[in-house]
Amino acid sequence: MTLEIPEVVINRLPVYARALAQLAEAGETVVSSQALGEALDVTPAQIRKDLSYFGRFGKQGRGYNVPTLLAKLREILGLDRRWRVCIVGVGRLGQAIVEYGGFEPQGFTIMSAFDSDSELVGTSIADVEIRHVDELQSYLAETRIDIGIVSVPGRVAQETVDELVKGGIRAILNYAPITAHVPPGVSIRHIDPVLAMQSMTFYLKRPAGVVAIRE
Amino acid sequence: MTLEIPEVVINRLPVYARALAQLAEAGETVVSSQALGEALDVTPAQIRKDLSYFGRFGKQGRGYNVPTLLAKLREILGLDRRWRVCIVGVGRLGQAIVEYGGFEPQGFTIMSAFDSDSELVGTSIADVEIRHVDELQSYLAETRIDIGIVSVPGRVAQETVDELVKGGIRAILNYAPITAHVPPGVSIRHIDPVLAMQSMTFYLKRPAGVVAIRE
DNA sequence: GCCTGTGAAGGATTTCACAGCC
DNA sequence: GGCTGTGAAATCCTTCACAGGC
Repeated sequence: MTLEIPEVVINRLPVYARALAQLAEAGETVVSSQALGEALDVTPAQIRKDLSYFGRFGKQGRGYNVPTLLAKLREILGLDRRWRVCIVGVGRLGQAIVEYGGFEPQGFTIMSAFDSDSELVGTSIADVEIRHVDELQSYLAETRIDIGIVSVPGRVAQETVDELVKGGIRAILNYAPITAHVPPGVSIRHIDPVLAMQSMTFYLKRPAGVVAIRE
Repeated sequence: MTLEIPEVVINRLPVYARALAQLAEAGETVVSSQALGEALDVTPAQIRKDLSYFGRFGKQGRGYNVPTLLAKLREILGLDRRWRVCIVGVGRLGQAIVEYGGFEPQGFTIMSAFDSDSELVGTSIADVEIRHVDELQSYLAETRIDIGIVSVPGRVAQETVDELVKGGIRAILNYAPITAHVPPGVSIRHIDPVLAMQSMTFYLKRPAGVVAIRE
């Protein structure tokens, strides 16, 4: 019996893991799908179904053991080890990403940065050395990197993605304002705060609480 | 005949608009759903169906007029005017958001910033004056603000969201690493690059190209 | 001949509801 | 009594396929 796990399910697991980590920190030892669902605005059935793709982690009548379930999720997601990241594009945005300290404590280490501006090459940001993009292939050939972050201007973002893929990278976080393409077997996630805002203005235009209606 | 427009559709419209803007910039005047779909990794039928919720914008045998469709989408999304934004939390992340120049050219003006650190209050970042969060309610009462950005530590993020909602804000962009709750009629979008990475590591664990399988 | 707009079909995801167990 | 795990039902979303118009 072979079943594929829907991508939507995979995308929710980190959200569950984050909430469980917060519960663990607060000293909670058990949680029901009901309680977790309320914290996350998700139905309890959704949580149970999602988890059931991977095994049976709960106890009837009790709920889930927080540290155990968290450890399980971390293992499933591959968060029980460190991942090595490089970033291409160290303009204003790229610098902010490197300086943003949020990746390191979650197991993602920014190993190196690349830019095409030779003024920047040789300097460092937050202890990360900046290299020239021309060296990207040779660098990737000799250094294991798992994930690439793209923060170059949109105009050169697709070719940057292509370079990373060519160098063997199979996971890319794209901050550039384009829909970049990757071949099968490579994951990509797009982060664009402007798009997020633009989908909210649709609802802002309408009176509060009224959902889009058309006659 | 009344029909609701699915939120997934609304979320794709800004992506279409962005691509159309790029086509317009490149001087293209017409585009088919086929061509647009290839650029965006979306099926042509999806694009046509999405647009059909709002009207009939294409010409059979030709496709869509790029500037016209772009203008239509901008109107539908409310991007044909400027929106006023405030940000709460001006730590490292908040500063980067204010200094990031990507919102202004898209019609989003950061009018003001708030923080609880009195060291910061009174100073400015990129011409945006920083005020004390205690003044948030009175400020919102006298100044029209449409969208709030939350970039405070996770621990105080929900209360910050509550404050914004109390002040009448109906659209919130949340950068804090929690799932924040809002009442009906208020939109919220969560941006968390760590979650995006964590969903990719699931696939990294497995051999390239092979999707999750379970016996 | 090409391409849109759209009902209808198909597929995917979510929710229900309950047996089973603590 | 409370809560999980899960088939079945319901809902939601995507894709098909073709009539109609350029």
